Amino acid sequence: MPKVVDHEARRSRLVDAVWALAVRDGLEGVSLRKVAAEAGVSMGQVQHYYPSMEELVRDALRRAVQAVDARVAQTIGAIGAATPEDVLRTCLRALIGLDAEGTRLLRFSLAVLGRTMSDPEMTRVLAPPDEHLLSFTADLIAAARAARGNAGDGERDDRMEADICWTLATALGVDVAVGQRSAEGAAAVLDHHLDRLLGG
Amino acid sequence: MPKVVDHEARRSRLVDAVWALAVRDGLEGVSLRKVAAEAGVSMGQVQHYYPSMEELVRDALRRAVQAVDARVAQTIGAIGAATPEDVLRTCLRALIGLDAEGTRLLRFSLAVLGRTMSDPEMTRVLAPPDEHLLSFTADLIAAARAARGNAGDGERDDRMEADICWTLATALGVDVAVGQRSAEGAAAVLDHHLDRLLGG
DNA sequence: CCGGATGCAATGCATTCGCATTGTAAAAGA
DNA sequence: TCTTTTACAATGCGAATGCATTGCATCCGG
Repeated sequence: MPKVVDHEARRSRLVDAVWALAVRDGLEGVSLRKVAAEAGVSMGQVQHYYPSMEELVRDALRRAVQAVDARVAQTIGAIGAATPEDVLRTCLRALIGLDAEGTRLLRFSLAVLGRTMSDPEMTRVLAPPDEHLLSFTADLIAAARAARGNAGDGERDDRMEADICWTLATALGVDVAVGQRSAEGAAAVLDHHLDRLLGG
Repeated sequence: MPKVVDHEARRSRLVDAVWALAVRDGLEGVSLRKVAAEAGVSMGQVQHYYPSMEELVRDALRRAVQAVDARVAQTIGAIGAATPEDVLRTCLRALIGLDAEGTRLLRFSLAVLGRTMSDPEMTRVLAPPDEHLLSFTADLIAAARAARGNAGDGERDDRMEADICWTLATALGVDVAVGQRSAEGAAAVLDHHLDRLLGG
């Protein structure tokens, strides 16, 4: 059998290099040679793990989305016991309060989106909030409204409000990531929306 | 003096070619030679009007944003006399009801944004709604609320709601442009938001 | 201990790129 | 008519790219 190495570590390292290069020079500045140099390995190794440039970028995107999701999930998990409204606010704020690394990942995802909009297989990775998350959020909204003594307008209503919340929060997060909005300003906008949504 | 030609027509034609190529093959597939071929002219002409690739893309972006704005403005101007609520709905819907050409332009703008997020001079073109538009929208919201018999919560409130409206509408428009949302679905979301905003 | 499978390094190759350079045809003043 | 300026057209060049190929070192089952 062959030499035994940590394949996961190798791939992770290469993908890290892709992220760094893409954020620094733009996605156009990512080449096999530069990735190899940035990761401090030979170009042969890059080719060994990723037979083509496309697969390298594809995996880099997969891992970036995954990492962002993990950060959001971690933020949510760290709340513990709290009111539904607190949970809701924290969930949505997670997207606009990303740290430097999270911002890098979001920027990278944006760059890939811009490059491969015509590729349906790629855009599937950048899918909008899934059914599960929307239902979860809708329940939060209903509970938070109830806690404030406001009656909701039904399940369909809550689901659509949840959709609006995530769409807005994502857009605000993107604005922050590209520097067109301050984190504080985005948070204020989000808070305002939630205040009105939950009944003032 | 020299040969007399329609410079504007030349540039417009070249920029059109850039849009077509970028939407078809992605921004990475845009090269001086391909632009020349797509426009049906020689490569020398491209160089004559745009000394570098960067300037070509920059002008293409400028014109794309300008064209999208013009379409929105045209939609707004075509309303004529109507209730403030109608005007408001029409304005915001303009972003998600773009025709095929408008969608192409929006896609192109997205691609450029993804490529040059680190370039502040480029991102300035893709600026969020300006002060004037926000004030105009805030007034519309206040008027529409009044027409429904609801009192607003003050000017600051209206401005922030206007901000939210444009942010949401833009995000929905992007979702539609990249194919992650149907135009009807986006319109329904927007209508729902406006219904709740203006008081139900 | 050894043969084959594996992980990688190095290099070569055809293509494509942006841009510079050079040449030329046309048209408005002189 | 001659000159000068403009608007291209054509070609060339060095650099960079993705990918294929080749060679070698390593390590484990037999």
